[in-house]
Amino acid sequence: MSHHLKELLRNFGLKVTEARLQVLQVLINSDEALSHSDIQERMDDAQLDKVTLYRTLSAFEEKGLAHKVATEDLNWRYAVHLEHSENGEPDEQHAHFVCNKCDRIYCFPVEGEDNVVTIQQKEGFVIKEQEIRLHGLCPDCKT
Amino acid sequence: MSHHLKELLRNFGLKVTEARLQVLQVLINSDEALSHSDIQERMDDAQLDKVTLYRTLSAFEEKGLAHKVATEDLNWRYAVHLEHSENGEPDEQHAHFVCNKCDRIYCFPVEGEDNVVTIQQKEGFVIKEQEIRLHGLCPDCKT
DNA sequence: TTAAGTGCAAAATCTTTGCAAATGT
DNA sequence: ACATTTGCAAAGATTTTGCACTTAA
Repeated sequence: MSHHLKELLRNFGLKVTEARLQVLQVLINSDEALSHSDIQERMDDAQLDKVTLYRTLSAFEEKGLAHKVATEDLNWRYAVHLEHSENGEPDEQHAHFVCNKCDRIYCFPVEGEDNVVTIQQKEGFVIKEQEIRLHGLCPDCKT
Repeated sequence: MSHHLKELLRNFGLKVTEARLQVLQVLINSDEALSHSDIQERMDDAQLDKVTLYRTLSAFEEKGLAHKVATEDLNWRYAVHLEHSENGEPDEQHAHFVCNKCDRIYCFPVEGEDNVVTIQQKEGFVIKEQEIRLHGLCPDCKT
């Protein structure tokens, strides 16, 4: 399994290092996008220097291993997108659920053409990607 | 017209001050959501202290005169939403266009029920609001 | 061996807080 | 006159940069 992670890093043109393995592990174990501090908290054993974490995350992002989303609390949250492995292209449509209370982000499945929004086209704008953001309460916060 | 602005501030329970009139003027004149620094740039004549600007924007936001959106460059952008004046409730659906190049945000019209996205409901999540984000190139950047 | 990644300290940003002076009602 | 708002300075928080040391290929 650590084997799997190493291969993944190599596939994205990243050198295999301890720091990257650990951060990748944390990201993969999570079903939600994680902020810088979320990740730090989940590495309580082998603490990384925060600068290294910043750089690790940018490296993931540049190579397309992870993507980042800006949240309502003005922090980047990172999530790995393994489906991108093939061509390096991002999906054309994302759906993210943002919890109003705890600010966590979850990726939601968007399946089928029916879900494409038909916004009135505005003259002069080139639309490349649609992102749907759902705001509300996540299971942990809804009670 | 300055008359109009004063009335607007009062309607939202805000004292009328020079700083607020100016910031409101700038926001209203714009068809896109503006960041803190965007606003500063557009007030080159009568410069406000930046702390005052922060506080002015929070005041607008708290009272519901403006709403803020987190952008891909990790800055808040503010826009006035005059339609909200009536009940203070935000719209249930927003559409924002985010330019990939210059990070500007434009509000897009969403008209009619047809445009509501039908995402597969996930167990345990309470969805309160849908926001649609379109990413691409704005007229200024598309060439 | 050699280019890339890491950690520390320090700089640069960005945002918030405290408080005295100024302003609006 | 009194509560709010403003501006300045200074504190906090977050992110980036520089550079010597270490590590992966």
